[in-house]
Amino acid sequence: MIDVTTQASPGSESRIRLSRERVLRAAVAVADERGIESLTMRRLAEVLGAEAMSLYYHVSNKDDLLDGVVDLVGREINEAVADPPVTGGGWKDIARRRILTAREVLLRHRWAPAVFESRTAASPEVLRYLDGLLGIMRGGGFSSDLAHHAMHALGSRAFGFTQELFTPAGAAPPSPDALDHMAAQLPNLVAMLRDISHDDPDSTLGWCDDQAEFEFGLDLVLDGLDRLRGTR
Amino acid sequence: MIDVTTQASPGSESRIRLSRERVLRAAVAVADERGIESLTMRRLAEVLGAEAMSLYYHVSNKDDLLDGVVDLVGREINEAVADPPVTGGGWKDIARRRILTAREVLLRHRWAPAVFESRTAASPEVLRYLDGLLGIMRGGGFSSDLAHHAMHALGSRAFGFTQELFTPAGAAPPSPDALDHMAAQLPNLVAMLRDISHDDPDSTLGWCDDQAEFEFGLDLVLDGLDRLRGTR
DNA sequence: ACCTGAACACCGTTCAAGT
DNA sequence: ACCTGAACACCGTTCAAGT
Repeated sequence: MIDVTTQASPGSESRIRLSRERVLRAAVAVADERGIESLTMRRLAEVLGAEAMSLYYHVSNKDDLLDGVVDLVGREINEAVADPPVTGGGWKDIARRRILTAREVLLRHRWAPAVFESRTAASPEVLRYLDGLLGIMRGGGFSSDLAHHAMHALGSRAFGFTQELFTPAGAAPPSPDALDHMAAQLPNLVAMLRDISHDDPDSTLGWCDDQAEFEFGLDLVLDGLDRLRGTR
Repeated sequence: MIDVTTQASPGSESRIRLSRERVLRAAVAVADERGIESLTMRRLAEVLGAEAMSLYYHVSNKDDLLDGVVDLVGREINEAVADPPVTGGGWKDIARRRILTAREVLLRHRWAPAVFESRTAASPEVLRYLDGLLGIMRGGGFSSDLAHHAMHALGSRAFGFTQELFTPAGAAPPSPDALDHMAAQLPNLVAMLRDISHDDPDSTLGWCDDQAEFEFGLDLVLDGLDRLRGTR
């Protein structure tokens, strides 16, 4: 299952040496396969064929482990973004493609956005990614001031994710019966859902297309920034 | 300290009865005063002058507790938003003021955004808030389709918060010396910071104004939506 | 230099028992 | 109906000790 699991068989003499890199890679693998809540020092050690206490020789504590994990994912983003070097198009197209590439990486690590947000220390790889984005804006003629605002306005969207707040991913919309029941307290929400299912009957299964919604919001912000670019 | 702490003095006979409402209010108070990481079942019980196990009669588990806490904060937002009823101005002004009011509430509960994001169940109060926002858009002539996209595009910004990603709140910018050191790896970031501190020397202490940046991003999105309103 | 065992101070939660 | 004590299966982390 986990390729990092290469642990010593019960009776074997030597096991692979630990290292910070190996610990961090195993942590990503554990989070990918069993979810972030399964990423405990004890389980991580188990996967590595070691004792929990051994990890503390390579990371100073769990916070440091998570900092390292974020940096590793940041590196993966930077590699993906550098792979086929982005060329052609204006700043907006370049930024757009870069952000959607970052998104692809984060979709492979669905737990990562929450961990990104929990960190307070700045990951060098993440800074490198943001520096690149800033370079794209500078190339597009942004002033430092506007570029600064732009980074804040993008927020986590710069990495390809936003917090979905009222739609458990892939949820089915309420049934007509349920809608009738909700109509009194949530008239506008119900009216909207009715309209949408009327216009597009197919939407009855998982009516929110996360990718499309992400791109809609991203374009809204990028277009807005592009317009301001001329004026400040 | 905590007004909900009204616990029985050591030898007293009767203590105030617990209730779901009282448990939830105490949970908010604990999170406000000691941080969300201090909100454990055991400590919450202590603050209420009860045993941890007693809480389970009023909430089914910690997840349910947090769901309740989100709903309580949602109620506080709805009350703040309803207080001086919003009148006058176009949909954009009304939505803007409402969102900034929600933001004020969340600034009183700095731990709340993270808890909001961790929840998967839909809080009735949160849904009520979103329904209101939807009503404002409908009043502004939004189609159901555009209103749907708009809610996704706003995301957590609808509640008055966004994830800050590269600025630990209130952090001082790097010193000129530190900038020199970073320049090789992060040229664009360093150039931007130098420009900003040159234009505005005062910015040397905490150069990111969270409120201003929030409003910048909010206006960018609201303006973009307003423009689309005419066309779809 | 690298890894470990035993131990500590915490968690959330169950279950049977008290009033 | 409401609350509790003892107990279980976990956490992250320390410290002194092994190789």
